[in-house]
Amino acid sequence: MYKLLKTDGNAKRGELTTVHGTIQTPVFMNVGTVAAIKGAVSTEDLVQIKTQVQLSNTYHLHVRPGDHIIKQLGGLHKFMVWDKPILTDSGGFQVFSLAGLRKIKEEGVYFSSHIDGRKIFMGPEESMQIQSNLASTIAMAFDECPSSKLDRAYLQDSVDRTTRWLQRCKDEMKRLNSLEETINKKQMLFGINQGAIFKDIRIEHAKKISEFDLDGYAIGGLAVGESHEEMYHVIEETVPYLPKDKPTYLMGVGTPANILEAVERGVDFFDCVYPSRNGRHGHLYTNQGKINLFNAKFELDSRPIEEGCQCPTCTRYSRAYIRHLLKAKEMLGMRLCVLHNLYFYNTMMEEIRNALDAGDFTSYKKQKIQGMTENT
RNA sequence: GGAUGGAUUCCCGAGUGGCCAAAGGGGACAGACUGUAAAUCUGCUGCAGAUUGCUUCGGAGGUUCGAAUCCUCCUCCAUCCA
Repeated sequence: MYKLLKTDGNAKRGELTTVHGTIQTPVFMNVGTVAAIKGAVSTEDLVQIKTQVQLSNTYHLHVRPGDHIIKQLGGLHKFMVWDKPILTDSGGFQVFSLAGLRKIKEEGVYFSSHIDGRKIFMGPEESMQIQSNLASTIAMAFDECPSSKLDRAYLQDSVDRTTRWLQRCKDEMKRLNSLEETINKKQMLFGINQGAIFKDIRIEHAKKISEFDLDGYAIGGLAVGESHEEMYHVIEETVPYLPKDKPTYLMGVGTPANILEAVERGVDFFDCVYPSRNGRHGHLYTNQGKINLFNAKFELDSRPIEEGCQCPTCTRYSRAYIRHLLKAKEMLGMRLCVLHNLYFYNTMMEEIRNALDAGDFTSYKKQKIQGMTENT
């Protein structure tokens, strides 16, 4: 159940109540694709760094350890010891990222496993069954995330197919949620808008999926090669055609600035691998921009990553020490960096919510973006 | 004291007359990454007034049109014999 608490222009401040608790939005979902946030981050850590929702992946957990195993162990929440909301992505992004290892048909997608090459078929029904076995809080509809380089004709076909798949997802989820053996009978379903940067395809698709009466609506297929301006434009054009009384989720995005721009345009859910992956690679987010701790200039820097930051990393460790850990390839280095970056993102979302509550989002956004671009 | 094998660019290490500023690896330095095939990948690593010039392969001489590569002596290292 989504409740719109306040608006500021197009920006929305809301909350989504689920069987696993209430999510305050706008929110950033911390990405743990294989039921783990890479970089040795525990669920206890996640609580400490203000994580509200975790994201896991249908395709990856189906391949390993197998959704039936997770179901037998009581579902994803019990498996990974996390009682707050979990959103599972449907496998649709793997249609994009594993482009060399799959074939798309009307019935679904044939993958060659990236682990051992075995054939895997995933259609809308399979994706829903897997997500039901995982018993996530929110399931994503199975879509095709198309490359931004594809032509209009292909995009139209692809989007039409994604709409047909959405109907099948909805029907299958309804069936699964009514089964006695289903762990989470109140699993939510979010649909996904596609259309690359073709405005009319996006809008037509947004209108169509809005008729499905889903729990939320995502904008997918962005940040896959198009410019920031094109992305912001698509969001601006599409959001007005999605239900205002439902949460809007911009999939896979993005940089802190991307998020601020998208919140302003009415988005309330985000996820991105940036804070975790960049953390592992030594790129740290600060209010003065991004720094690369591998750089020699931090060799003797005894300051924390960010002065005043209350994260578990900055309250103890210096840039010089973390740089040493990273260069020595010690796991602790990556862990400390990922913790800081996720804390930075989660804290920024908290600030965004506070600013929306206080009615001064516009000035908050302006000052935040300005600070981050000053030194870079 | 004798015998043999070695000494190569920051490190390890290939190269035994020209295609060698010198393979490959490591390290160093820098960059990329947006619903995670990512603890990954890419670039760069003698100097400069930089599509050319200069200096480099333990040291000093020599042979040759041309030497990291061949010869002589020297220094140091390793192993073995006294």
